[in-house]
Amino acid sequence: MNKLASELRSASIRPLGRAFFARDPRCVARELLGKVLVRRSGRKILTGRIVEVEAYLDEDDPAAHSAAGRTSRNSVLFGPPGHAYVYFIYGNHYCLNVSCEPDGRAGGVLFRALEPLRGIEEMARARGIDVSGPRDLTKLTSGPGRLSEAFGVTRERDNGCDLTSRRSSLWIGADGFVSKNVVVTTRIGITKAAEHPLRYVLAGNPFVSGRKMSS
DNA sequence: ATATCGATTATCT
DNA sequence: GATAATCGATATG
Repeated sequence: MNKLASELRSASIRPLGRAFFARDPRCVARELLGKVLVRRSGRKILTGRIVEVEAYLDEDDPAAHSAAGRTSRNSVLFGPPGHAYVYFIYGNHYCLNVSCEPDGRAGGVLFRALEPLRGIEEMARARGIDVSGPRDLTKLTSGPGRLSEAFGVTRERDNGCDLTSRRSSLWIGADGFVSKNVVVTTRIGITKAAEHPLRYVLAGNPFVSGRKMSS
């Protein structure tokens, strides 16, 4: 795999438009599977295929950060679609979401796992993982905190970033990959409204986190 | 293989 | 003062 091939492949990733995100987060979540998250900082480019996401709804979803109304933390969710909502959790981890639905509605999608595509050495460095020996890449980007660390996502750097623009340091695109085997399960790690089927995964993909089937 | 637990802090009650 | 959309380490079957 030479450098030119990588350059050409990244050039063929097309950003998703604003309209893609201006919809019900359940539709956005399902269709985000198979798309590509791109981090560009200077000449370095990281990419990963989205293999696991969760939808958080504007209404009737006590698990959503927007459930109690707009605050300074969650205000991006209430703004225009296609922007990064990044929050800090458990004193340790950042989690990346994209705002959905038109301005004023607070649906969102949480990125839970990626399949690393390009920039694996850089991701491993960011994660503090040795990837020189026998390669187990599953700990690189399988989990919301892990993928954020691998891509250098922080609230300070990325909250509010426009994910629909190729000029952004962080954006989402399509490369022609067609996802198969989409499975819906209950969401992970929440205590409220835990029974709703709002987690979307590419079944069988080794980079999906946690358990893989609905109960 | 699953279970439990500590880390560490922004945010909200 | 309690909790949290998590992770990694350690303990136990």
